[in-house]
Amino acid sequence: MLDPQLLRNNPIDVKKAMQRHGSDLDLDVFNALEKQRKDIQVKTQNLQNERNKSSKSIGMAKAKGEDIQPLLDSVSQLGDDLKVAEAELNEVQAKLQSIFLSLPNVLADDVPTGKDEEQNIELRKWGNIPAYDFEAKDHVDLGQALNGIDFEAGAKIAGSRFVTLSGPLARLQRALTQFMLDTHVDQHGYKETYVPYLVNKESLLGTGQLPKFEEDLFKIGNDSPYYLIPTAEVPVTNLVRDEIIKANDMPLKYVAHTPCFRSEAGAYGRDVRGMIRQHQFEKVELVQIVKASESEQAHEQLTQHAEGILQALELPYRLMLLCSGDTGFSATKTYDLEVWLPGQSAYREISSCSNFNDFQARRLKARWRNPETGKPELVHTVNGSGLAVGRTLIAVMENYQQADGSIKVPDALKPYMGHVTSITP
RNA sequence: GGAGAGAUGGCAGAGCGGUUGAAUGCACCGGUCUUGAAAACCGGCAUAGGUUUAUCCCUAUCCAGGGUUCGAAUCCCUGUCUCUCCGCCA
Repeated sequence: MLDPQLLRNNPIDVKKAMQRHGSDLDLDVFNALEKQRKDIQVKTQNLQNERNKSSKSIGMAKAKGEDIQPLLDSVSQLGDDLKVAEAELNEVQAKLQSIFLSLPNVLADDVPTGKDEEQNIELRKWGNIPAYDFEAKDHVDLGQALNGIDFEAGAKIAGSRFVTLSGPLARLQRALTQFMLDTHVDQHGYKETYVPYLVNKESLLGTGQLPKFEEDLFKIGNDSPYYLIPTAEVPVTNLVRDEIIKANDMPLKYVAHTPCFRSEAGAYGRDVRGMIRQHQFEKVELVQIVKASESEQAHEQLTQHAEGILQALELPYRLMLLCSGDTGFSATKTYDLEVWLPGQSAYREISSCSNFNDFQARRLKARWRNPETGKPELVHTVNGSGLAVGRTLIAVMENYQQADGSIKVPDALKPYMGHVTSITP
């Protein structure tokens, strides 16, 4: 959520910023609501003040043993007026609140303006694209030949966009997960966390998936529903909801491995082949909770931590700076890591690292106490995939494939694979 | 699933329906003292919103939502969560 003061003081600038982020703000509606809010709020507070004073004087009169009946008569109308005013105020504030919740974050200055992923900017490339003296297969063909990936079974058990893994490929996914967790914990200083995979509405409001993007989520139950997490960002970032963090504990760095569930409602027909886009996938997520002055640096650092995994696995990738149209709702700036997939002869997203500034923190009421002022200040949140495990599995399979259809095990993963060096049919 | 207890400031913990935003202790900040530190003593110390140049002032908030009342941290109802005991269970 944006700072309401920013919106009140610089509505025109905010409107421009919203348009850059693919949203719009109806200033006439907003200004009208704001004026209403002020009028009704002042009126309500005056009535409350009157009631409080009266009640106090009744209390004092009673204590002195005076007759309070005349005082009671004089406030008889007050209660009704106050109720009406409070109801009006609630209504206006609810409308304003829904406007605030629907506005995206203001983008960082260095985010290029653009419509979609075509306008993203490549910042750097790493690794060499492998040259094959045979025709490179994609993970679907490789996996089926190895008898380790079964889309039919996934479809039978659950439906489309589900998959089953078995044997060494299932283990390879687990090895990747372990390797990523160990690296981030042992080398990058993150704290491993285990979190719920079902969350409540408040958590999703906090990180910004709700109220706008409900159709992307799987929902369970009706009266007080649970949602399956679309990313570990939701439960992990919500660790600090309604908390005031001690200065000494900052920054907080969390890593969590979770399954992620996405309805992919808007993705009919996209990536229907293979396990690029599934309703359920594994991901290792990095989350940092930092001071405002440190979030830009943390964002760069976290991105490098994600890159470190790709480098350790020797997978070629490139780093993209997302343009305004491709940057998500809550983010102020996002880097995508795209891994090379020989089966598609294309770079595909394997990690998305974002700085949210105080946007999520304001919704979450996540603060730290600044010893210099003694006051709580909003934290900044930064997160990124480190990495999407399912897609990393694909990338390893396709980049490490051999002419005979076998897959070499990357050196970094051998300790996690019982020192097997190759997966063969 | 059954029975009971509870939820109050950063933490711990008081609080007969009436000048209680809330005692007290700890923590924290400033000061006195000290060669320095500790101790002791003095003072300060919730969050959000409105008004304001600022101070002041006003409003709301004692888990959440309703209700009773002129007035609710305090009484009533509902929900959530925590703890204890019993049962069940990976």
